Amino acid sequence: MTIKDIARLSGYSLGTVSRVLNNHPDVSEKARKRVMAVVRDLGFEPNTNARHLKMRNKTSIAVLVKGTHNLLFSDILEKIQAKFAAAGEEVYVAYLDEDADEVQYALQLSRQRNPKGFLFLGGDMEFFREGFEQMEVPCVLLTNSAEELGFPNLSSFSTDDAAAAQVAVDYLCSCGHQKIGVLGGNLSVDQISYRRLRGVYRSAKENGIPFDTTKQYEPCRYSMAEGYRAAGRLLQKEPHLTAIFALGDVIALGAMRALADRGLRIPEDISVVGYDGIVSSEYSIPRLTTVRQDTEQLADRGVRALLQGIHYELPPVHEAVPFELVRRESVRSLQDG
Amino acid sequence: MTIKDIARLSGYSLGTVSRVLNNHPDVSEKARKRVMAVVRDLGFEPNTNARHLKMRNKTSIAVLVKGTHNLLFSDILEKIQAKFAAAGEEVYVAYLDEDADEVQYALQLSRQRNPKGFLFLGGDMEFFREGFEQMEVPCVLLTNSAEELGFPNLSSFSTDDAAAAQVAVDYLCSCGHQKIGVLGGNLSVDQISYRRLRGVYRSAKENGIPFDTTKQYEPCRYSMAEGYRAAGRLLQKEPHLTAIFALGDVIALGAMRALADRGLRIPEDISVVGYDGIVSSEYSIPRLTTVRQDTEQLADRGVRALLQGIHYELPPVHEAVPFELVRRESVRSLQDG
DNA sequence: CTGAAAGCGCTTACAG
DNA sequence: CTGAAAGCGCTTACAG
Repeated sequence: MTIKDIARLSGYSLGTVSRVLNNHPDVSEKARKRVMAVVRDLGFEPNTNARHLKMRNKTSIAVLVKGTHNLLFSDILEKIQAKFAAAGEEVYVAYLDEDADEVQYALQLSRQRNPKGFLFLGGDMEFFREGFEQMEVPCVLLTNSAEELGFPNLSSFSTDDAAAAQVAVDYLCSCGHQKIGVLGGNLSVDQISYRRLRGVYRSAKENGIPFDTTKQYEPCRYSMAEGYRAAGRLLQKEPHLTAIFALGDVIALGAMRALADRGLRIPEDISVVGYDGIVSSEYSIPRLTTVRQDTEQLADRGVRALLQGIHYELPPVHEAVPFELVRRESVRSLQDG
Repeated sequence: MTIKDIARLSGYSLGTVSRVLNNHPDVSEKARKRVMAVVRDLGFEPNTNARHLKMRNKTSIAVLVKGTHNLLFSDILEKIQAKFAAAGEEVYVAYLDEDADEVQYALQLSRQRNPKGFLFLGGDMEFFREGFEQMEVPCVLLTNSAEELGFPNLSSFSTDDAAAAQVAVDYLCSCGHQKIGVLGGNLSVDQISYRRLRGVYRSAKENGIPFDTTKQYEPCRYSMAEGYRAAGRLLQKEPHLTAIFALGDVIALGAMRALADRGLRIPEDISVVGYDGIVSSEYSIPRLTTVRQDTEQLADRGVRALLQGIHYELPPVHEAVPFELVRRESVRSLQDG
């Protein structure tokens, strides 16, 4: 069934039917009624392929999620979808591999579906730097700052990673910890782990404790399995740590398991702090002390900025949203030990 | 950039370029080389809209995932995607709300994108019963059995829920537990929880222990938060339980937290068994004893059946894939207590 | 093996 | 306000 059938059945021409379907203003009320009646009767749905082919005009909004298993992102995504739905926007969600080039993917999607805007959930600065220039629609990056890139159509909202990590380590120091190990991702300059580690350095310096990256940092991907293994390696190198700061909650959860397997009690024998504030961190045993990223605000600011960027021509904005240290059970104070 | 540009630049006609792009056999090696060189140089990607519009023939495969936060599904999905990719199939993934009508969604998608097959990750029998009849392409349902529905184009692969639940409770009984509480979902007849509970009944009966649903069953959704609350309610009703069987690992994880908060040690004071075998169950403290659904086989059988259904006309198949009781740390034997 | 041409289902100036 | 017509970018008989 095509628009042609509707035309025939309604007694109007193709053009008029199409105009009704697209809510064009210059259609008589009579035509609109007649056509819609037929459309409803037949349960007609226009063919999106033909539509997109013709209307080189932008339609939906694309959300690109980097990493399928990222619990922080699924939290944010859920909120984003609700917000776009409330704004009556159709959204297309794609999940990419953690290592995939999200910018190339977006570029390709642009050619194919021509979305009117992109929302990136996580991103690799390197890919943005290399390929984003070709991007022509408004975009928003979440959880990473794209400020330094200076693209005119790219806004970003993120947690101040260095500051948040610093607060976490400051807290550990305030509890008397001096030998702190850190578990996190790839340390190349553009990566999130790198920025978080900067905060660790700052805190260590200000609190006058030593921090030797080679010995006290152990890299791993953001998963429980990797956190588990990395914690093992870290402890092998540095058996006398009194605390571990994991740059992601899933890493922390895996690490806690590794500690338990070595007979270490948390927090009695060793303290653990995570990062992100995912739901599971609230239910682990012990409950995980962590730095919570504000997913609600991230989602809210991101969606609003994108919508505005689509409707008006606006300069990009780059904002840090607040974070919060959530003190729970996985840290022990050495002072009152 | 379009196929036209490629034609011009390569010196061949539109038709030949298209044939090269689609790997048609009757193209000279020379033409193929020349065209592909230009395509590569320009980084050309054909427009899918035009493509789909023309080839009224079905293209991608659609995977509909019910529930965004279901960890079991994300496990399966990952495997499914790898398998379809290996088979050179393009897949379109959509995440639906836990309560959404996946069948209506599929019907709509059929009109729009005309996929050549659907793979449902989770599904509500009620929706299938009502609307699936209109579905015309081969479909596969995973984790639920659709056998009783008898649709000619719907296969299904699932764990024998009743048998698996029975094994879990049998195990608890073999450890000497007699007062067992159960936490799970909605008990309406079509639901998965209902089938799992049947296994509980069978086990209770065969092992000669009492089981009073009103007192010993507490319903909740499949999330940690709900598992946490439900465990609280259950314990309030029945404080003397020696074991809890949660019909989902996330429920079990939430329940373990609730028990810990009441000062109950697991498994010393109370044992816990989960269901699903998600990754987190391996890293919890204590590690969760659970019934593992075989995600690898579910994915494998599902993908193969769908591909076969697409390529040949085959009668639907309904299979139970094996499950496995994974004994870990959350259960204590009362015998050697 | 290749080219010229029709047509997929729609939208949108253009003319009236 | 409406219709006739061009055209979006592709694929695929058809003819050679």
